[in-house]
Amino acid sequence: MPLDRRQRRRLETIEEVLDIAAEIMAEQGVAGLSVGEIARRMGIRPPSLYVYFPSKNALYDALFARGAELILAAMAEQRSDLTGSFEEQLLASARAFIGWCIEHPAYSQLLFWRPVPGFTPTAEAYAPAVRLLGLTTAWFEELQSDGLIRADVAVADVLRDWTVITSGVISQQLANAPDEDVEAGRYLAALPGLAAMFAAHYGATRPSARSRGRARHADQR
Amino acid sequence: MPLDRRQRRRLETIEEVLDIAAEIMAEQGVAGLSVGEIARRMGIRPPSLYVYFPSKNALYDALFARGAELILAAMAEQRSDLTGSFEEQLLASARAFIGWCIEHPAYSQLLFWRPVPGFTPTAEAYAPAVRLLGLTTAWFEELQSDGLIRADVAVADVLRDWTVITSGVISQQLANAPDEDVEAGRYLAALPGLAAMFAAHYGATRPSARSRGRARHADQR
DNA sequence: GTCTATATGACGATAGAC
DNA sequence: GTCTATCGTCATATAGAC
Repeated sequence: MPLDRRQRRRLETIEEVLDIAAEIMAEQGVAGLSVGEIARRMGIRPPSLYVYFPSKNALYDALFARGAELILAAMAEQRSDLTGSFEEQLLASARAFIGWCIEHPAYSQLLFWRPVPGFTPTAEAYAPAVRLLGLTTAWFEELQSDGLIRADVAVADVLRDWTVITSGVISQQLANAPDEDVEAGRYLAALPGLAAMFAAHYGATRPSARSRGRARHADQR
Repeated sequence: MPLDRRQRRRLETIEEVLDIAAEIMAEQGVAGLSVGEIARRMGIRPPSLYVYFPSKNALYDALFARGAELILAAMAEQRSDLTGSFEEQLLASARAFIGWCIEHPAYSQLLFWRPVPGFTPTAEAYAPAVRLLGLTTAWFEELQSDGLIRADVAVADVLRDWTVITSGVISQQLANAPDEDVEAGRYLAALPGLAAMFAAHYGATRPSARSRGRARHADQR
């Protein structure tokens, strides 16, 4: 069923509200978002916004969903390009992820910390994040089948440890040097060393017995 | 110069304000702290608090200083007890640190994230955090002198990588499972594996040439 | 010196007129 | 769908009681 003019217009307004809200969050921080400021920048009165969002938390929820979709899209796009050793793939993937977070610090705070008292994302808003976790799990499972990850470790543990490391880089970078860009990022600079350490620990040194014959170049050093 | 009755009474009141403020932060989150709520629980009017703190941010600053002092004290206390291999010392130290953070999530948010728009800690409030970093640096330097850390790596890099890992555990634990205690903490459970990985990468396998003859039991496996 | 009384302007949110 | 009017709460400021 096609959307009529009114529905389309409504969706456009909602997008505009979210654009401006994201802009304010980027300037003032997640908790600095104010309904009045959104209305001011849109040239309308605050109560008019309640036609589109029943509460400020509903607005945060929509922003959470949007951020999760954006990062899911960014990661899904480069997933197919991942080649090379375990270490190379880890590094490329984490660089994309952390790079996005550094470029979108406000979204990152909303997605990965809990800065708004009383706000918890709904299941719908969380869905893209779950899909991203699923994608990453599938990727690690494939790496193990291909013999790039040791066969004697649980994928869930490898994934948990890797997310700890990436979220540590993000957390340190955003908290201690929020104004550094991707090139300057002093904690992002730790990533190659950490990826090497991680690959040395969890990477397989030869194709495993379960390899399906399409293993990429494993780190054989 | 001893404090007279008035000054002592004033300091007691300030301590009471901070106690209650920390209590509210623990219940409502960092951003959920309200001056009015503090006054309500103390049985006074909000403006009275401005005798002790010139602004809400000054209050956050005092809380930041207090949290930093608390964690510095917790870490300094157990530092002298650290013995054993590099891996064992890493694990014991990080467990103490992360355990404190899990038990004091509100202080941790204030100390390690940036949840309050417009608030940046003053240099005085930051001082204990700097001292803690200094303590940890000295500890790592000692470990290197004792031959437990490879002689060919910079202590600053080892320290940066280790803080990335510990802050990753804290970040994941507080964001994804804030209600789990220290025993249940599913991300804290990743710590032994991560410490083993880290020690295998940066730990020395034999006492270095620079050992001062008081090396502890190095991991010789 | 310490607190109260009172006021200001911003906030999130609601009701109802048009 | 947007407005005005309004509510209660918030941080904050000032004046003055005791």
